[in-house]
Amino acid sequence: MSVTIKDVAKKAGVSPSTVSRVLSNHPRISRETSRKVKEIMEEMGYHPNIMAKSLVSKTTESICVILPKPAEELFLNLFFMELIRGIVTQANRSGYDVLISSGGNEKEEVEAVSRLLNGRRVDGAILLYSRQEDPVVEFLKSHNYPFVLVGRSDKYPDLLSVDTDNVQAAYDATKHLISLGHERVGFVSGPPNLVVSQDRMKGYAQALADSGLEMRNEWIVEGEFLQDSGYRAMSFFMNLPERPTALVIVDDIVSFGVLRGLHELGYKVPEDVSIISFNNISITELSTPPLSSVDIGIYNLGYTASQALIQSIRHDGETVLPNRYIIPHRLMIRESSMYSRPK
Amino acid sequence: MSVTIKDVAKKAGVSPSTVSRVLSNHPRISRETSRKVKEIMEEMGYHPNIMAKSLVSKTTESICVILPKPAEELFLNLFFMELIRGIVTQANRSGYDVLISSGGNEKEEVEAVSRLLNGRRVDGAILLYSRQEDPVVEFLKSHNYPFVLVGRSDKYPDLLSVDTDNVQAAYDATKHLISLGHERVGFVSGPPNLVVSQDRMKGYAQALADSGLEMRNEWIVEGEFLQDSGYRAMSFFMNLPERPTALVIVDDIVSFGVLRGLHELGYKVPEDVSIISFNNISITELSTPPLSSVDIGIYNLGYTASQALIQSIRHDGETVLPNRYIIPHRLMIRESSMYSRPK
DNA sequence: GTGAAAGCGCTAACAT
DNA sequence: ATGTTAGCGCTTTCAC
Repeated sequence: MSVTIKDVAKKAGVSPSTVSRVLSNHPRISRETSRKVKEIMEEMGYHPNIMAKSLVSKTTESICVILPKPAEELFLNLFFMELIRGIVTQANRSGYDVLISSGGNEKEEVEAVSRLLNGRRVDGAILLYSRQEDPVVEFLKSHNYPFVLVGRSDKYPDLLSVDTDNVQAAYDATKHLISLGHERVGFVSGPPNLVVSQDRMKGYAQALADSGLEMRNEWIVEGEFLQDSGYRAMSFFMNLPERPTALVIVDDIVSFGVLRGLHELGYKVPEDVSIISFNNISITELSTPPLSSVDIGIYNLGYTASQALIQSIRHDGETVLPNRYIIPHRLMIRESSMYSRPK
Repeated sequence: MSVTIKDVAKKAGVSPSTVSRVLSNHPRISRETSRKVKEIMEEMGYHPNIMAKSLVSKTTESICVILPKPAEELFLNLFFMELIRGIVTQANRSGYDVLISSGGNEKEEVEAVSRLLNGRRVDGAILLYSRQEDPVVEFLKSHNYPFVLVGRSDKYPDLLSVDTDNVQAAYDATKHLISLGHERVGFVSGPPNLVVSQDRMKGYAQALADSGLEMRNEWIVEGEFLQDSGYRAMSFFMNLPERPTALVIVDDIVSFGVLRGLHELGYKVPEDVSIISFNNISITELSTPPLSSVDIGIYNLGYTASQALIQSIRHDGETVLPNRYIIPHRLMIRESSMYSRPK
C-alpha cells in the first residue's frame, strides 16, 4: 500500500539498512547518499511506519494521561484542559505523543492503564489526581513503569510528582486576608479524601495560628467539591451569630456559588465579605466582582509533569533525578478582596 | 523481557498460532485448549503487544484529536474538555484509544497530522473547529484518510461532520427574547472567520426578520472571540441613543464579560438588559444572575463525532453512511432572561 | 560507508 | 482443530 523503506532503497539503489541509517542520522553515512536518499523519500512520499519502528526499538515515544472518572470532578474541566494543554505542548516538543484515557470506575482505570503499559503502547503515564488509596498507583508502582503524579501521594511520598505547595499557598491566601484586617476568617473546603483539601486546610489553620487568631469549627465547611456547595455554605455562614468577614475558598468554581449565594442574601463582595480562592481559572477576572485567586500555574504544572516523566523514561540510571517538583504559586489580588472590612 | 505469545505457546504445549487464535476468539478452537491457554496467559501475566498486532493488522485502533492552536481560543477550554470527554468515552467503549495533538501553527498542525496518519499511528482524526480554509482538511481529504469535523466546512459541505444547527439555535434564542417583549435585540458575535459565528448571526437575523423587527448594524458587535470582548461591547452598546434591551451573545464566556460590564455601568440583568448566550457551560448556572443559555450537548457532540469516525473507519463500503449529524440543542432559560423589559 | 541477515511479536494463509 | 511458514516495516549486529 504505502511506501516502505524497501521501496525507497530500491529506487535509490541502496540497501534498506542504508535508508534506515539515513533516517536516524547515522554518523557513518556519506553526505552524498544521505542527500540522495532523502530526496527520493521526499519524491516518493515516504513516511516511516511508527508501529514497525516501535516494535523493534521497544519504545513508543508516547505517554498517556489518565483522567479521573467523570462525575466526581466534572467541574474540574477547566483545570484539566489547561493541564492537558501543558502536557501536550511539552510532550510534542520532546517528540512524544499523548494518549488520553479514562475509566468509568477504578477497576476500568486499572484495566486501561494495564492494557496501555503492559501492551507496550505507551512508555509512561501521568496521573491527574491524588487519592488516598489508588489502585492505579499500586499497579504502576508494582510493575515499575515510569509515571508521574500531578499532586502528591500521602502513602508514597517518594513518587515522582509535580505539585503546588498547597499548604504554603493557603497560608499565603489566608495571610493576605488577615493583612487586610480580617480577624474572623472562614474556610470552604472540598471533599476530605483529596490530599489538596487537607493541605489547603492545613495552611489556613497555620496562618490563623501564626497570627494569633481564633479558628472556629463553625467557620469551616467541608462541602462536597461540587458547584453548588459554595451556595449552601453561604446560607450556613450567614446565619451564624458571629459570622466570618472573609473566606478562603478551596476552588474558584465554588467561589462562583458563594458569590451567588451572597448576592441572593443581599451581601456585597468585598464590602461585607472578602473572598479569595484557588486556581485562577480564566473566568475569575470576568466575574462580578473579579475574584482574587491563587494562581497555581496549571499549564506549567502540566508542562513540568510531562517533562519530568519523559526525563524519567529516557533516564539511563547513571545520574539521580529529582522526584518532586514544586510549581510556584502567586496571589492574584482582585476586587473580591481589595478592601478591608470596616471594623 | 516481557511475556510473548511464544512463551505462552511453549508452556501450553501448543503452537504460537493457536495462542493467537485463542486471543482473537477464533471459532475453530477447542473449548479445552482455549481454556488451558487462557489459564496460562493469566498465570504468566501475558499481555498482547499492541504494536506488533497493529503492524500486521494494519489498523491501530486509535484515533487522534487535533486541538486548535492555543492562544486563539483559549477560553474554549471548557468546551473542549467536555467534547474530549465525550470523544474519549465513546472511543474507549468501541475499543479505541485517543491521541491528543496540537500544533503551534497551521504548518505544525499539518505536520503532526501527517506524521500520525501517514506513519500509521492512528486510523483517523477528529477536527475540533471549522475554519474557512484549512490545510489540515485539505491534507486529510487529499489522502483520503477518515476524519470527522466537529462543526462544518463551508467549502466542502459533504464532509463527515457533527454539528449543532447553529442557525436554528440562534433563531430560537432570539425568538425567546422577542417572545418576552423585546423589540431591540442586539448581537455580540465572535471572530467572523469561524463558521459558527456566521451561522449564529444568520439565525439571529432571520428571527428578527420573521418577527418584523428592525436589525441595526449598531446593535451588532463582531468582537474578537476573547474573554473581555463582552465588556468592551457593553460600553459601546450602552452609549447608543437607542440601545438594545436584550442581547444574544455568541458564547457563555463572553456573557461573563457582558455581565461585568453592565454591572460596572450600573445596569441590572435582566431588569435593564436580558441576555442569552450559547453552550451552557457548567458555570452558567452559578453566575449572578444565572445565565440563560442554549445547551448544545457538547458531550454528545464529542460522543457522536467519535462514533461517526469509528464507524467510517470500520466501514466496508457496502452500505452508505450518513455524513452529517445534527445534535439537538435546547434553551436553558434562567434568570438572565426571565423577565421582559418594562416598556 | 554500506549490504546481508536476523528478528521485534504478532497474524494469516496454507497445510494437515 | 492445530501446526508450519511467511511476512508486516523497521533496526541492528556482523560482515566486508
